[in-house]
Amino acid sequence: MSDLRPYSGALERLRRVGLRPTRQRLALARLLFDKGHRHVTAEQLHGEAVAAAVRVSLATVYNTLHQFTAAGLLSEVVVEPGRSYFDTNTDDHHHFYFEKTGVLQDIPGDHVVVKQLPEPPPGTEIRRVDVIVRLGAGT
Amino acid sequence: MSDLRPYSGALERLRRVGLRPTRQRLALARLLFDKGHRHVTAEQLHGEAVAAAVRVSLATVYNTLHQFTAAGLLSEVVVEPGRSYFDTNTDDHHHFYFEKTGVLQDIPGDHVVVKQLPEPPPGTEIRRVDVIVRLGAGT
DNA sequence: CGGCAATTTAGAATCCCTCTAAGTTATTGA
DNA sequence: TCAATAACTTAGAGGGATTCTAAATTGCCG
Ligand SMILES: [Mn+2]
Ligand SMILES: [Mn+2]
Ligand SMILES: [Zn+2]
Ligand SMILES: [Zn+2]
Repeated sequence: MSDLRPYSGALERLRRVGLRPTRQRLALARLLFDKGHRHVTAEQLHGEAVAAAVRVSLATVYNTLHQFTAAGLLSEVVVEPGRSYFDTNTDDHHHFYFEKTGVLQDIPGDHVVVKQLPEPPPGTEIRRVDVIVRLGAGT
Repeated sequence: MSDLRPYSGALERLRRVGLRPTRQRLALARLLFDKGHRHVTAEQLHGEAVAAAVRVSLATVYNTLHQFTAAGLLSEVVVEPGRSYFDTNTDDHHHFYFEKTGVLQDIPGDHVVVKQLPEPPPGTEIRRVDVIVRLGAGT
């Protein structure tokens, strides 16, 4: 019964990052965070909201995903041109990408070691290192 | 005078991969391959062609880039949603990405070591491993 | 409660990119 | 050399994802 996860609810999550807990953001936060780590596109999430009878526009889904990302609640993963995935796992980690199905799967950060990386050019600093392992049909 | 680079010209390059050496493809091949490794978008390359007074449509630039990629003369790099880069370096290598300017810079393949990669799921095989080091303004 | 900034939204707009269908061109072999 | 033919090019329409705009709504604070 001890509460080791101090901010588990959608409402607390929003409060913590300074976003007003509106009906739309609460519903989207629940869809995103209430059942384990996920990788979703804006269209997918909007579809889930509609299916759950949550009235929210696609524009708001895009706005919310970007606000959550800016607030550190999500990270954005780019694996193919013309489609962004939003990832509820904000830990340092990498991805398998199934080219055939478009599915992303986490690879825990400590299962990939990137070594011998050159120094970043002067005046710049590393924001993030993305490793994408592209998978195809096997033998 | 010994010819150690048997296929240096645009014409030979096209013949080798079985693409007809048309005026448009020859011009684009020269723009792409005649001055070291490059990372270009379709729009950029089309702009260069127009600037060089080469009459070619944007559709043909897209077609050509994809044909060159399918033929192994180029590789496609995805670093941001909605825009593809085509890379004249087809060796195994990785990239610095300057988020501010949209510039890509090669990191030689032997300067990055990816270790402890988990087995790919059964029935799949690794097609490619992309490492993208995203850079921002530094301290 | 007001007042007001933050938020939402429909619809238009934009950006990349692909498709279509009609004209053009490179190749080939008689 | 010269059709015949397949490959290629292209303008413009079409499409998908995303962003923008401007007006309506809503949460928050005093
Ligand atoms: Mn985005
Ligand atoms: Mn492509
Ligand atoms: Zn992930
Ligand atoms: Zn490169």
